[in-house]
Amino acid sequence: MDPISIILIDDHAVVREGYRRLLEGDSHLHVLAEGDNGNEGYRIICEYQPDVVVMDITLPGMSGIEVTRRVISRFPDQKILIFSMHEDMVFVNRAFQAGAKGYVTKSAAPEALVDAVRQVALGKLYLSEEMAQLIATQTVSDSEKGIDLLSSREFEIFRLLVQGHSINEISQALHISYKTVANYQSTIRQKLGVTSAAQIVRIALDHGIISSIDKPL
Amino acid sequence: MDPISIILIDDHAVVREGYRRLLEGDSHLHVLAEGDNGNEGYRIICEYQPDVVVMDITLPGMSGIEVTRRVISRFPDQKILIFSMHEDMVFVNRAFQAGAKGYVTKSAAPEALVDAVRQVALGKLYLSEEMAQLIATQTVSDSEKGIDLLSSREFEIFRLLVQGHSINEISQALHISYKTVANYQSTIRQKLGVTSAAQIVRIALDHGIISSIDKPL
DNA sequence: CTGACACAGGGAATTATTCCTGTTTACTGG
DNA sequence: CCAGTAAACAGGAATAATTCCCTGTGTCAG
Repeated sequence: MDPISIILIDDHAVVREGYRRLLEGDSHLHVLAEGDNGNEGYRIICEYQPDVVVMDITLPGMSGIEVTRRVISRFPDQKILIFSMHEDMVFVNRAFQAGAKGYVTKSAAPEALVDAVRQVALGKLYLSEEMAQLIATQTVSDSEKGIDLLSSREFEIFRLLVQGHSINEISQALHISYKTVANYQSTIRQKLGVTSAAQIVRIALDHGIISSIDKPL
Repeated sequence: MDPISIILIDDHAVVREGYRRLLEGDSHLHVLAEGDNGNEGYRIICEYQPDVVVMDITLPGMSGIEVTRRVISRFPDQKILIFSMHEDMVFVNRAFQAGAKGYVTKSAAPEALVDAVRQVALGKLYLSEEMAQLIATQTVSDSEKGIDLLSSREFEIFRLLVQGHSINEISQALHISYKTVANYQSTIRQKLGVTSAAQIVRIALDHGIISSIDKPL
């Protein structure tokens, strides 16, 4: 049996190295290449077209979900496994909508990642245990209005905004006009029904889109 | 030479497994035990008293910094290496204040972690390259002491702002002119050294000024 | 008494945001 | 196949927000 070829996309080199070792502990899995940002990720995925892509969501430049969307539109059969720390339904939904074939959280058991890669390589869908349970309990997503109204591009810009990035930074990172980002911000605010920037951040917080971290003062 | 004993504390099992493999690629390093939350971490550190602890900041329960503080107060010589994704001076400062002996970001080169563990085991301090550069450029200040610069009136308005109130609402609530509030906002941003409204909220979060309505997990 | 500083706000220049318009591309139902 | 719809992108113009600079007031320490 041929080994399964894999590309790893994660912005943290140490983490990537860890995954590589974990995955290559299984001799059927072989990591072809790695990328540390969205744009490079897109490039190398198209270049290598591996059996499976293992990709984080939070990346410099394009988000993992955006990369997924673009790759799938070019290579609909490319298997992409999203491997994220976000245990929020919003992200799971977006990942699958973008065309991902699997979603594993970083808090899953180590074997789950290996297992997920194999399942996905076989053409199956994979959803980690925790996420499957979430779906069962959350049902029709408690997020109701707001966030679900955002298109994927709007959501991506939303995330960058609440992380504290300026419109200029975002326009440069995404290679689009300042005006476009400004207009997106405008419609995002409308869709979320907020007036101030602070309120947007609150919404992001409530959905775990930004980490509130610890605050021992 | 005896191997260096290590305890790993990180809430993501897969990530932990990756680190373990990465560290144990060096035969002098041996991972004694792992923990996935602050309280358990504290317990096993006290129980094993390893040569080095490698710990994330973001943990369920006690934060890695809080664990560090407690462990150091009981075992002042315990070597703790903070391994975080946060490239923010605030966290570096807090880590060292709590008694950590090293700080490595997850975006550092994989070898840096191994190197850091060795350095720390030898009783040295370790600060990753990126963080050292940050110190050189942005010094300490920033949000840490930024809030102390605010006068009491400024702080009051700051709180209302980060709670999502508009300038108009605030001016009405405080019976002062819109212009005055706008001017206050301006000086607050200057004193905190931020450009976007979202960044102000982050600072408020870091200081526990607003609570992040615990995200469901 | 005087300098320092928190507090309050006006005016003008500058930016940001909104609303509107338009192009392009991609997908959908008849 | 083709109209209809939706998303991404971006420019212009009007409007709102923000900044910078300045003028006061009151208070308190030296």
